[in-house]
Parts: sequence; structure tokens; C-alpha cells
Amino acid sequence: MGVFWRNGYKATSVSDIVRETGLNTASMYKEFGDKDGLFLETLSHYRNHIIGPRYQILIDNPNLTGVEMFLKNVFLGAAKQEYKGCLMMNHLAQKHVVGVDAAQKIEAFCAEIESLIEIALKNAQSEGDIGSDKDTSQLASFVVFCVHGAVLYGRHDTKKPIIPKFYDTVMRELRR
Amino acid sequence: MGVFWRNGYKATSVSDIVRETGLNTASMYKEFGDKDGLFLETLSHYRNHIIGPRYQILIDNPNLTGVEMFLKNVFLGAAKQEYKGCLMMNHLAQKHVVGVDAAQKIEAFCAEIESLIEIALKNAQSEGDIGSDKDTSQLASFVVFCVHGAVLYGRHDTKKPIIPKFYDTVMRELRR
DNA sequence: GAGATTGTAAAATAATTATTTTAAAATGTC
DNA sequence: GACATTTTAAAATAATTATTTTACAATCTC
Repeated sequence: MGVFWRNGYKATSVSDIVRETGLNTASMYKEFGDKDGLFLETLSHYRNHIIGPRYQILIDNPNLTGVEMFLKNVFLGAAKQEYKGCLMMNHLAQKHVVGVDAAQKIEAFCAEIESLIEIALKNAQSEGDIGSDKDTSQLASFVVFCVHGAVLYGRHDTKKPIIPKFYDTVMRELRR
Repeated sequence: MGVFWRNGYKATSVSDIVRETGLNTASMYKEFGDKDGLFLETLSHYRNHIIGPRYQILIDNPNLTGVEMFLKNVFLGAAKQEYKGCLMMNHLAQKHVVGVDAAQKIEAFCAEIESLIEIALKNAQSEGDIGSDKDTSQLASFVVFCVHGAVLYGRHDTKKPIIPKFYDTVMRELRR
């Protein structure tokens, strides 16, 4: 997964994958069909094991209180990813490159976490933590954009991700 | 430029470029050396003719007043780009793929517009349009991130860019 | 443990893509 | 208008990369 994450679908050769994973070329083709199939599987794995767990608490507790603490964790989790950004988001600009199946998968994933966050925001709203005039759908987009798009913008020279900087901004926007 | 913009450096073949530009293959190699040289030239062109003009007003008027109007124009300009995102930003996550020259060029460009915006924000601050307690450097990062990173996050299904949504958020953050 | 099945390494093939060459057409120079 | 230079289209080559095959080792079944 690492190579796809770092260099993107097209710039990742099958040899790279074989080298990195130790997988056998033939086994790989038998298991996943082709490079595209492997990429789809990678997306699923990323969703289920890397990002998923971070949002699992929202699934487990549909009435979760304390969005603030949750968001802080999500931001920090994203900031730790060695500045590689979000595997899915890094491919959002490349729908034609990754193919339609992968593009759909990525978009479905984004929609999914967006609606999870929206539910959490609505809860917070009904508890008075967020003003009743707020557009929770728009705020949810904004949160997803800042969390999953932001490492992209981490500078290579400073080697520092920019996400933590944005956490405060997002929180102010929620509380305003 | 279009192909690079839409599909990224690695997924763009020389044939694609030749087809799109009508350029002759041999002339292309004579003029730019190789694909990489052409990409570097593309980045320069993008900077000088596509994005540059949008920020030119900041260079021409170091004491520009009315950041708000300026920012609005920048947001709208970005939102119009056929949802391809920012050519440079789309490559930020791929420093190893595009090579070190291109990566440096992209980062220099980002730093440049960030500091232009920071100057404008400082002016606004000294005129009282922005609170004196604000960290203009951080705000500038935030603006660049929202303007140049946001189309990335426009959904393919809805075909709508998300940038306009963020304009309000950014303005609130400035005025807060 | 013989025989069937599965996994593996390495080489072979196929497909794509970057770059160069070639020979002709276009253009410029005197 | 003849000659030199430059541009162009097309084919040729080189390099890379995706996929398949082959021959063999490991594992499993009875």
C-alpha cells in the first residue's frame, strides 16, 4: 500500500509493489487479476483498516457527545501519516487515471465519512454545542476537506504537515 | 497543459501531449529536451499565465485595500477551472514522481502566493479590517490551501466544485 | 510416501511509452 | 532559383512496465 500512497496509482509499477510487499508476481495476478484489482483491494484495506477505525466510534455511538474531542483525534491521526496525505484524497484529482471503479470507491468513501461527521455535528447541534443556524452538511464537507486534503499541502521543505494549524480554524468555525 | 492538468505528470504520455498540442514530437524534444523539461515549462506557463494574473494585483499594489473583494475574485477564479483543481497542487503529493526540479518549483510557487496574500492580510490588519491578534501567516496558509487545494475535493458525481462553499468560511475566519 | 495441487522464482512475452533517426517538405538566405 | 537550414511526419529503436509462461519446489491429500 505504501507505494501507491506515496507515488499514486500510475507511478507505481508492479515491480515496485512486488519489491515492497514481498508478494510473488504470479500469486499477485492470480489473487487480484491485475494491477487495477490490486489497487481496488488496497483502497478497501485502507478504508477498513487505516481510516475506518478512526471513524468507528461514530458508527458505534450514533449519539456520541463531545464532537470536539473526536475531531481533535481525527486531526491528529491524519497529521501523523508521514506526510503522505490521504491515499484516497491523493487520487481524487485522477479519476481517469485510476479508472471508474476506483473513482467510485473513493467518492463513496468520502461521502460515507462526510455523512458520519454530519450526524455527529447534528448531535452536537441538538445539544447546543453548535449553533442551530449552522449548515451541518456544509460544515461536514469542510471538516473532511481539512482533515483528508490537508496533508497534501504539507510542504516538503519544512517537512511539517499543515493539518494541526487547521484544527483551530475548523473548531472556531464550528463554535462561531 | 490540459493533459498534465487533468491526469498528472506520470499518467500523461508524450503521445497524449503531441496529440493535444499538435506539436511535432521531434520539435518537442529539440525544444524542451525531454518530457520532464516540457513539464517544467508547463509549470512556468501555468504560473505566469494562468494563476499569476490573478495575483498580479497584489504585486502591482503593495498597499492594496479591500482584501475581501480580492479574495472573492481569487476563489471564483479557482472555482471556474473545470474542476481540474490547481495544476501545481495536484502534484504536491507526488514529489518523487515529478522529480526534484518540478517539486521545488511547485513549492516555491506556493510560498510565493502565500507571502503575497500575507502582505495583503497585513495591510488589511493595519487598516483594522482584520483583528490585530490574528496570525496572518497562518491565515495566508489557510487561504492558499482552500483556494488551490479545494477543487481537488469537488465530487465527480455532483460535478460541482466545493470552493464557493469555503469562501464564506474563510471570510468568517478572517473577520472573526 | 505417491500423486495431486498450490505457490514460487525466473525467464519470456506483450504492451506501452520515451526517445532517436530518417528522409522528405518547408522555409530562409544569398 | 540554388543552396543551407529548419521543420515535419513517419518509422525505428530503446526503455519501461504489465502480464504470462515455465519449470521447479513446497504443501497437501489419501
